[in-house]
Amino acid sequence: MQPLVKRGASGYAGPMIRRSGVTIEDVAAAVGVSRQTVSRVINGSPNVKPAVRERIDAAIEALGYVPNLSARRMGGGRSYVVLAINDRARTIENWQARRGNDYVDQMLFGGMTACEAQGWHLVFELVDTLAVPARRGLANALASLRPDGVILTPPHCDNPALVDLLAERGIPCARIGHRDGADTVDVYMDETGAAAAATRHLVALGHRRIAFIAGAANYGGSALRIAGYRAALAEAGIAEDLVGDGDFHFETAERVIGALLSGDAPPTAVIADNDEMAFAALHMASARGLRVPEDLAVVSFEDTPGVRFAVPPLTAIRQPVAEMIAHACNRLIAIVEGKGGPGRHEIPFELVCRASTGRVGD
Amino acid sequence: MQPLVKRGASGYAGPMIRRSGVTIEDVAAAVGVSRQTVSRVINGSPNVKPAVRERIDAAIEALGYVPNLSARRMGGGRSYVVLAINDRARTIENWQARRGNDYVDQMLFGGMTACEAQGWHLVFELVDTLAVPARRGLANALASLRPDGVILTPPHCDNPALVDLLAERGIPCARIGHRDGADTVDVYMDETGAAAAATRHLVALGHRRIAFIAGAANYGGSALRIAGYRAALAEAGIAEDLVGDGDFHFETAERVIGALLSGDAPPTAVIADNDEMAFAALHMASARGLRVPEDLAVVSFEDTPGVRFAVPPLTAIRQPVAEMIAHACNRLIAIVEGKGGPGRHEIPFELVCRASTGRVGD
DNA sequence: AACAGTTTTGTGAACGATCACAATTTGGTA
DNA sequence: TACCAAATTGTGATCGTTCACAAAACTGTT
Repeated sequence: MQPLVKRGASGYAGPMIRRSGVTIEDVAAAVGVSRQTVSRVINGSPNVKPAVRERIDAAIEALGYVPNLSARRMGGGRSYVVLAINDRARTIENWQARRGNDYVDQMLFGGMTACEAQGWHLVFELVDTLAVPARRGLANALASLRPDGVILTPPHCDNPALVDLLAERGIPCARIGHRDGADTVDVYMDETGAAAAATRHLVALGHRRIAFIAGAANYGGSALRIAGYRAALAEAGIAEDLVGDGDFHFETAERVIGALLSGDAPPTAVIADNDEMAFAALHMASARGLRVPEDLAVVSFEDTPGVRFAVPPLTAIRQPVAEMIAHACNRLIAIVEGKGGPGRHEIPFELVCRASTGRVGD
Repeated sequence: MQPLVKRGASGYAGPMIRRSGVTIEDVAAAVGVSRQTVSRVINGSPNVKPAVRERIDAAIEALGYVPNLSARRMGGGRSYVVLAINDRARTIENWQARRGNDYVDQMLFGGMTACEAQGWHLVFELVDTLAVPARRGLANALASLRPDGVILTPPHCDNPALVDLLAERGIPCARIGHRDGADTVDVYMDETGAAAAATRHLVALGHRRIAFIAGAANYGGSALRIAGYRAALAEAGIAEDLVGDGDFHFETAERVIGALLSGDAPPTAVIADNDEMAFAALHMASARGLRVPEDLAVVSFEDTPGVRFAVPPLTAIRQPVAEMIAHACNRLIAIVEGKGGPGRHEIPFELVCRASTGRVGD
């Protein structure tokens, strides 16, 4: 193989180690056109003769040319980077508690797949929660990476300091779990409808005393879900609701569920606001000698991988995180390319029925 | 707020929209030094007068200057990017099977934390498995992103085409789960020792008939674990081993474990090569009316978040994925900075004892 | 055949940093 | 005080691409 050497443009006479691989100039030289014409082909400009375009495409293929992202950025064009912001404190906390983070896995899968399909890249960054450090952290990431679009996940999606900063800089922004859509791309799922669907599923199975274990009073999603749960109860003519206050964690949920089961009229079914609390329901049932689903049916919100292997496997509302992130990436890329703007996008949820509510199988 | 305008260096007279925020020139102008002196401060060059350095640091802080990564790369310096390669087929398969991927979550956490602590960035890319597309995919990613270091995860870590490509380009490379260390940074855990520890734990609890459900015959890790399991059995004077051939999945594992339990001398303990197969053991025990851990003890290899919530919670060998990736990032960054080179690094595993082997609690 | 308008192609400047090298300042010694 | 070496600072070139603008090559119409 021939060594990668190249002469500089200046008077410098010696051989120069080429710092990188094939450049746009190499392609241009191979075809006998200017670099700008090659650039036009790469960027899909319409004003290139078909015959020339073909020869350039062939040369790109033959030489294995791939544009240098940094140079493209420097040239004043796009960065072809979508930046996804996660909360630092929450990420580290989850980690230290060995709680895992299926959300991140789904983000990576959904976002990366969507971005790479269009030749883009997804980069993650951790940013602190509090307003001032958050703004600072995002500003640093923007300065350093110069992304063309930014995805804000909870809780950052509700932080006006970040949304404003992006608006000032003119960087399109997508918010996951936010449902406004005035100035940003808001991608969310129908929390209310999902809770209603879970409730209706239990009603259809004959349950009348259905409890809902909420994750957090101040978490918007929980409130919407409670509303859906209540609406479905009302629909079925069930007057009494049974809402327990949890905190998304196992221990509290165990206590709350235990209290409900010890009450005057214990529930025959429980909807938990996330998987960890649903597992608490299984443990509690086991501790009280209750059979699942015969004595207590359990439905969860989240559907992390482990619920398939619970004894019994859990019926759950699947949060379409990967789909939401993929959609957000696609919308952001479209905006950068001049098609489309801000808006609301509801991604469908899925009620996955498994044995914990009576259906056998899966 | 004053509009971000700037004049070009040429004869162009009109105001120019500044494409980005604060630049190194702004800092230099504010302090009254040249851009190169500011660059020296940013990059920790020793030859800057302390007084000047202080004034520059203050200006950087005051202006909120953060270097533009693309420009740094173009300047001929580093990219400050570590690229982590994952297998595309495996990632998509895991996704479609709704199997989740705690590995990715751990990579992201461990790698990002390590990188950002040193002002670096971690970028993920999916690359196909087969040798030719894999080389091509990596070459594209290298051309596009120009990372300063690359992390190969299984199965790419064992692909010589990729290792060679990186060697040709002079890009330092870390391999996770590989244990050679001659030319690359190899970071792995002691699979043999972990399997031995799991086995000894069961022996200490009085078990003599201990089965090992292997994941895959052609997977290097499984072979090492079987060796550790056998060594620990020999150590305890147990002649007969019980190795079942699984495929890391639930259904096969159920069948294999069922066959072992129906044998002449059924095991009283099972070590599964991953969590999914350990869950199969739990299900099988439940189906046969066996109590865990009294009639059948279960140990798993992997320790994904869900195992804490199994009934009963699973004792498991925790794979230190986050720590391995963090270590890989740190070693790669060190190499780029001229300190250190290739080598082997064993990251300690952990045996997390939970109720599935008899210990109460957790 | 000449013209105007459109399509296609090419050229120099710019992006924001680092590198290589040159110029200047500083400090110690004769 | 003068001089040399070391420490500190500055200048022009460069990386690979796109932008803005100019030039050239095609159209179709008169």
